[in-house]
Amino acid sequence: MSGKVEIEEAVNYTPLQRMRHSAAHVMAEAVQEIFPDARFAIGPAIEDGFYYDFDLPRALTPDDLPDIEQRMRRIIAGNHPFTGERWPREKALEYFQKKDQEYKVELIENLPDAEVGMYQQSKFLDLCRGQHVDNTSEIGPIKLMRVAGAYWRGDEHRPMLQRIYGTAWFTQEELDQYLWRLEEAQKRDHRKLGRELKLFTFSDDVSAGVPLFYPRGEMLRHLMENYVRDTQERYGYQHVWTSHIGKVRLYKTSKHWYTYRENMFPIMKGEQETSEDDAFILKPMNCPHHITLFKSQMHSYRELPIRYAEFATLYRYEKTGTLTGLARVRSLTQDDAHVFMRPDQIQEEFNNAVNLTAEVFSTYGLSDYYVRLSLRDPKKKEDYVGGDEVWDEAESSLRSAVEGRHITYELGIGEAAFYGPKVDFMVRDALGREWQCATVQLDLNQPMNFELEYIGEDGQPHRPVMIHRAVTGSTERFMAMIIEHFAGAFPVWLSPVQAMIIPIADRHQDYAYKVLEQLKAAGIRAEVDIRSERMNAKIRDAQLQKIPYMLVVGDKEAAAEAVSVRLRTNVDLKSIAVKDLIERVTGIARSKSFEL
RNA sequence: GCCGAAGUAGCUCAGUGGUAGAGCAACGGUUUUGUAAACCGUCGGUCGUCAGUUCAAUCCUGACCUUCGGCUCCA
Repeated sequence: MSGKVEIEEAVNYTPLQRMRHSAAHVMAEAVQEIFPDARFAIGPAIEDGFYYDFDLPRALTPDDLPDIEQRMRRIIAGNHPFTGERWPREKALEYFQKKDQEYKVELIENLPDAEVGMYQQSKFLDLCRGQHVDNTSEIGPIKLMRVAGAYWRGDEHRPMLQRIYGTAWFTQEELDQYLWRLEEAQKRDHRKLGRELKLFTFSDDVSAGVPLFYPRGEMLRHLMENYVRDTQERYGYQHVWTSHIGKVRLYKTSKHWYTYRENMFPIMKGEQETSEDDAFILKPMNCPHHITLFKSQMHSYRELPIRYAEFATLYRYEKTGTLTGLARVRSLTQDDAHVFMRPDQIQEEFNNAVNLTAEVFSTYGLSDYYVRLSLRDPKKKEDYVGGDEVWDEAESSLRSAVEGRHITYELGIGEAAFYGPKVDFMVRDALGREWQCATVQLDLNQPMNFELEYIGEDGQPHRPVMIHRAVTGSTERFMAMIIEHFAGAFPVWLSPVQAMIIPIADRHQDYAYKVLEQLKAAGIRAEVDIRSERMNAKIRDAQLQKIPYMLVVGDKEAAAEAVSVRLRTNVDLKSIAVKDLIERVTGIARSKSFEL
């Protein structure tokens, strides 16, 4: 087997990825033309494009991109072949040391092989494991998208490099289509829709990352929470309430004080509290509180599992740079639950939690998500709390719970928490960013910290195990996803305003209010638009608010006890008797169908 | 937190070293309307905050606040 084949097998790029990766090399050459002293880090193909990380003598601005792009086009048009060869490690090391390319040197130092790949196009020679197009002319239409900071190796303790993101496609049409897709995605950005649909806002005077919900946004959260609440009750959960504050000592017992403190708001210490232990904290999580509830009573093995759920608002001091609309906030409402159980109940409880989550996701019509299953590293068992027996059982239970649902999942060996394996449900937002929503985690550690016990069949105390789980995760983040998923056009059961009654002229207002009363009595969320506007304007506004039903009422409707129904999909249902409409809407809402 | 960009009326945005405009919204009036924007008028901003430079700052400089893009998809 030749060296070249080995390199190619190591990455196995698709033709498109190969082309994009080649574009990254060309971009590096263009940057080198401008900055001869540039130092180069890595430049992989990524989803939708490529990037390259540079260490440059000055900061790039967006204005630099056109210049770099032009140089790239010139290089591409130069018909330069990509040539690869294998160099002995030492030779490559020496070469890059002499050129002061510290990042390349570090990369080589971490490579185990005796030989490394070196690829050249035009005047640019780079360490690379390969897979390029044969010639620069094969690189399709490119566009540089943005500059961004990126830590070397993603480590915040290492130097900050400058990253240029670009995109490349085989044809101009594909590039145009991609750019159009980006624009469309921006239209469903929940931050934009949140303002337009009057759902929520933020204020500098309140705090970054603390959303304020308007009535329509609150209605949406209320409906979402109620749905999860009803569903988890059906799955055997009981709801509890544990307020918003606690003492430092509680978090010392749970150890969060030592491991989680940077995410906690500063403590509140009054004049009476002489010791730090008695100072107050804003609750960043529920587990210590739920554990306290569990521990305050004796428990028999017969009672287990005990499932405590709570819609609690938690406060976490997230770094400012990570705050993003509702997707990452400082005050979040978790649909959190903790299950206290016997070790022999692990499998059943995992199943229960995964089934619950899958049911909720399917009600929302969510299918673009995957599950990450995090297991322990079998080579480092000593890093984890708890014995093999529990871990093996837990891991295989989790795996079969996930596999039984036919969900796409990825395996993260060594990504388990030290206290137990977990599954996370990952969802993408409109702009392609991934967010963790639901999570199910086994915890072998907190029962030890709090010395939890239940009385077994043998009359002796035994240590329970715990599951932490959240279905929608944080209500706020899930709302962000739902807003983007439906582009603000919520199904009837979730729509804050389900119907807008539109009187054609002032003389129809009395009848409009009569209809409103009937709808309200049937539990339909409706409003009357009494503004002195033309019907067309009222329709347009209701349409832009994505209200499912527009009910136009004029002389004909008033005479017939009817409404003229227009759907937000532009469908005109013509005149329908009020009682028939009520039946239709309540039926659709009850079934949580996506129909209108 | 770090790197870059940005912050002008409720929203979308224009603009200048000599203290600012447009459209939509809001408000007042006229209109009483049949399925995506009626017409006329009025109001509205200490140009993110605080300092500094300057005869003069919304514009230049600095700090802070906030927002946006990003911070391993590893040669």
